[in-house]
Amino acid sequence: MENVFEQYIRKQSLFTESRDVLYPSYLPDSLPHRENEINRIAEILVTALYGEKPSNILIFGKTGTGKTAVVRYIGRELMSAQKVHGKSNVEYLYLNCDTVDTSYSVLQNIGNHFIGEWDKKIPFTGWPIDKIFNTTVEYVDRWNGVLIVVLDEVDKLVAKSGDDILYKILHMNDVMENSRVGIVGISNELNFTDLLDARVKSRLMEEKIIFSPYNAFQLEDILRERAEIAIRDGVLEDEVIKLCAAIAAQEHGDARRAIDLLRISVEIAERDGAEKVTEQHVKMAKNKIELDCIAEAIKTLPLHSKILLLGVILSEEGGRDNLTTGELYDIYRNLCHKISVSPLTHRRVSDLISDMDSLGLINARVRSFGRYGRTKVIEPAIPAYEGKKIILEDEFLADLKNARVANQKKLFF
DNA sequence: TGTCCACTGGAAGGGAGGGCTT
DNA sequence: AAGCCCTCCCTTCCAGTGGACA
Repeated sequence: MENVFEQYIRKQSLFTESRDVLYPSYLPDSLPHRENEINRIAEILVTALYGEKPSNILIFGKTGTGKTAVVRYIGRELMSAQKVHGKSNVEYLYLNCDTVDTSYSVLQNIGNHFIGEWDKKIPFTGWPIDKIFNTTVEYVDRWNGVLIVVLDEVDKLVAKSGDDILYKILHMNDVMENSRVGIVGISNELNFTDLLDARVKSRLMEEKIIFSPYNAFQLEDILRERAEIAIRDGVLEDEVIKLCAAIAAQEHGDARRAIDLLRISVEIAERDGAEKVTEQHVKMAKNKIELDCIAEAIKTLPLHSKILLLGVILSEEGGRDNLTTGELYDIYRNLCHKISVSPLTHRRVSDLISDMDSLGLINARVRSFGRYGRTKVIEPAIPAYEGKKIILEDEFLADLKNARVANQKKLFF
């Protein structure tokens, strides 16, 4: 009998060897339809090569409009220009505030980037803020150059930790003698500057650049360029790229989404043993992406949020509508009781509900019932069957497999 | 028009878990 | 070991609120 892998090895892949081009993390040599933005930013940052602090820049745009790609692209170009023309030290430090989301960790990352051979490494927690600030200033100043700090998703940082950190980075320039720091902030939210102190705002917004969403034609160009490199000739049916672009354009012109869609369509076709990628594969890919997103979001939820989400789903399965916070809390307490977990307080649960709302797992609208109070009305935003299945994969919750919620206000389990 | 319900969401603070300094 | 400081998760307290109802 032949080896089980033979049948797959024999078959020629639909991808070329450069499949990684179809991952959003890949940074291409050119970014179509972003030439203006690139030139604008380059024009501003070029002063760094002369050893002077460039203006701070704030970049706005929805997800998948190429903000991060452009900024990384500029970083690569800047560093290679510096090797040829640079009259002084230039460093380009990219931080994603999704993970680096406190004043402490931002300063820690900057400081440790310039750590000398004999210096003490700044620990990820433990030091008082002013100490970490002074240490970071010392390291950066000693290095003697122009630092450009890119704060991707800076709106998240500010929402979570306030604008103190931005003030601190700006303030570094007042206390350093040799080095300079410029900020490039990237935000999904246009109105995030409302959260900023007026002084911080004006200094941070010296330059403001808005990335508008790609339209379907632009997405097509992007996809075509990448498909040419990553997918073998003649594999894509004519309409495939158009459809991927159209779907992504509907979802506010998200290029990342378009690229994922194309790659997964080809993967599905390949697994099917098809010779060509068809519209049908794209539709299957669209479903798969949606489900994967949901599954990932649910799996990473904390235990109590999972219980709450299960409560929302069970409630809907039980045929109940207009589920309120108070009712959900009762259901939740019963579920907790069933698996011997002590329930959180009402207040905390209210926050967890809001969190899941912003994750898009549930819809929670504040609604007033007049005399009967004001509360959130909650419904699941995900398919019940799949959602439940994923939640019950958690071993702590296995005992809730048969839990039910009646459509009357009375509960039975 | 005022009342009152069932919350919402801000503020403050506790304490566990991480780390450093002395 | 004791004393700090940090973040994260959570509780406690409470002022504020939209709109049906009397």
